[in-house]
Amino acid sequence: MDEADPTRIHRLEQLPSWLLSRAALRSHRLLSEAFAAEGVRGYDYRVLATLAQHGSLSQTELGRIAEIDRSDVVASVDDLAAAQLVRRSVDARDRRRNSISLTARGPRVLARLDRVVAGVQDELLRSLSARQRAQLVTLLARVADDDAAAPAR
Amino acid sequence: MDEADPTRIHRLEQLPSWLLSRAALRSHRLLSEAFAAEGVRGYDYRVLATLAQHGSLSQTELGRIAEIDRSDVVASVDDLAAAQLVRRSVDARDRRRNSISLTARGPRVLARLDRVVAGVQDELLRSLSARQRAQLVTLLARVADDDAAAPAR
DNA sequence: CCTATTTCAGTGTTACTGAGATCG
DNA sequence: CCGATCTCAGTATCACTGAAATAG
Repeated sequence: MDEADPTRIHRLEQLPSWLLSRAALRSHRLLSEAFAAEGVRGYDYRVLATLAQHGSLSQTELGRIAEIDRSDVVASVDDLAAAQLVRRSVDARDRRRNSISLTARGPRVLARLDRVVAGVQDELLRSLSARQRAQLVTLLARVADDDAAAPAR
Repeated sequence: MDEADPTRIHRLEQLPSWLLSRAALRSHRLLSEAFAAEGVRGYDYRVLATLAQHGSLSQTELGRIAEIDRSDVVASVDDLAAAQLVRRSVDARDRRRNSISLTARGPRVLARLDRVVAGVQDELLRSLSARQRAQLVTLLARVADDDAAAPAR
């Protein structure tokens, strides 16, 4: 199979970091196309999901929980506020802070995006069985969370 | 575990596309730090590996095989030529084309980068057993290659 | 005075697009 | 004149940095 396919780079073919990057690229493409069709971007979904789970948050809290940089939170909240999916108001108890909360439209759009996201997972993993999908999730979670878990030797 | 950790976003926690993106981000960080210490970037390794396997190539062929955009091939070959790892010469049989080939230093640096890359894989997958690593590679290859394989239904 | 929060401007990487120049 | 190749300039996303402005 190696000799038969000169378009494969042998050194990369089975390299975990390479496969991870290509799989993530495909995932990112599917997801951002699907999000673009709904008029949102990746950060926006994460912000809406975080607010749905936690209620009103300051932008700093939003960034910490959703793992989005403070600068990118500003831009996403700008977009979502312009689309009237979130509200940005000054926190009365600490006027340095903005209090970000969902509007009535927020949860409705989030529910629609949840379905879009679920559809992308199906497309992404269509060649894997349910058992394989579960396996992949378990293994990826270990790899992704290793940062936080053990700080190396 | 869900209620105990309010920093997790329930909607994303087990989402394959999310785990994929976080695992790939960690992988990318480890790899580009290691490459930076060697004075190269991700594209450079792919270009060197492709030339080592295929011998002299035009930039168009290089881009097709290494899955790098024509524009980014230009920049990478610029860098590698400046570092004297590759040679860029006009193809005598078709003077529209550049013929890119490894210099004597090329393979030596590539061998060093191979060891760097192997070290990154170990660090990336350190919490997985050999069997789990093999499983992950198999599953990721299916997901990554699904594009090329079947063009959807 | 110092710190926290938000905001703005900008960097660097990856992936990509459009257009021009050269050559066949 | 068309098409292939290479090059340049620029766009977009994501992740991130530094610094200013405001508030406690």
